[in-house]
Amino acid sequence: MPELPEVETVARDLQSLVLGKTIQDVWWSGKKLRLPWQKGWDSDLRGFTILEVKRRAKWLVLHLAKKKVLQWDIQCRESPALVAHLGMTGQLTFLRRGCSDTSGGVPGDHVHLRFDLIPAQGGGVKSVDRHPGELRFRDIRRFGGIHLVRNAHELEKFFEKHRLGPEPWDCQLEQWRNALAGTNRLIKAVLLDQTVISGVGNIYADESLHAARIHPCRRSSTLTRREAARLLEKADSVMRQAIENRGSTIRDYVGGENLNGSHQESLLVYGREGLPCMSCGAEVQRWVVSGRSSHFCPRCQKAPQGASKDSPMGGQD
DNA sequence: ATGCAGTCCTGTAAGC
DNA sequence: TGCTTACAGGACTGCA
Repeated sequence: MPELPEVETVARDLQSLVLGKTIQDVWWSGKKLRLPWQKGWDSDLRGFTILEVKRRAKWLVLHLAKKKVLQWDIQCRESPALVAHLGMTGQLTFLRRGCSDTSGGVPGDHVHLRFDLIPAQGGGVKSVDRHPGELRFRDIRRFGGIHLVRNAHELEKFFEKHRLGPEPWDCQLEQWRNALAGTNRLIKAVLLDQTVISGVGNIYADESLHAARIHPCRRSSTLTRREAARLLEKADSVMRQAIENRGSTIRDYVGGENLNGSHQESLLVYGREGLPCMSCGAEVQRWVVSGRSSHFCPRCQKAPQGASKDSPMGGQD
């Protein structure tokens, strides 16, 4: 499931693969996506060049521009952008023309968008890879999608609507502590709340809590100042490590080069129910907390009073 | 304010 | 072997 480290890997891969390439044609499967593609966008995009690939939380942003007489209008606030979310099974990859489909299963299965790309003619835009090919969006469960924004203003509005909180490394400690102190929600729910801290999904929430030795069922407001600081610090380091390992491939995730990540081999609790904790050897448990499966070590992460597998909330405090 | 169930979606695995 | 069912969960909606 693509979380921040996976999306960052895709962004970095695409940065070297599609930068400076021009959209020659767009194909859409016609299937409904969570983030709906609209008829007409296909033709609108022809002739635009990809100038930059960025990431914000779990979102990818491809900045586009057209060549003007003398210069690229990258500074122009009228430049459009493609905003992509990978949902749970989304893949955004570049496939060189003539190379075979390695996405598995039936070739081209679950592909919803294809952008035919050709290297830019002449200079003006840095370009690393000179091969023509296609940027392809594949999504088995269709929880993701790609959206077109017409200009910088629309892009700002798009993200304002989602009210994304800071990423772990941009999160100010005092702001984080205040956010936790000000709510009685379960800490697991707060970690998954993209408006409080962005980029964390189920896998890295569990890993961060384990690293910080905090039980997912703890009430946010009961965390000590030291625990709150430790959790933020661990969320930061867990995510950085995952980025170094190009993300976790549990099932469907691949980077922009269509390669698997390797961080799944470094996970300490996620997906390890019944196996020994890598830190202390106690058996890793799995409870459903805030509607999400949550893995933790019962010895390293002490459960709050009254919390149990059948009643994670622990009744009233 | 908060939890929670339901919604979308399909491949996989377990159970019968 | 073939069927049904549960499950995975990011983001969102509606309801209690």
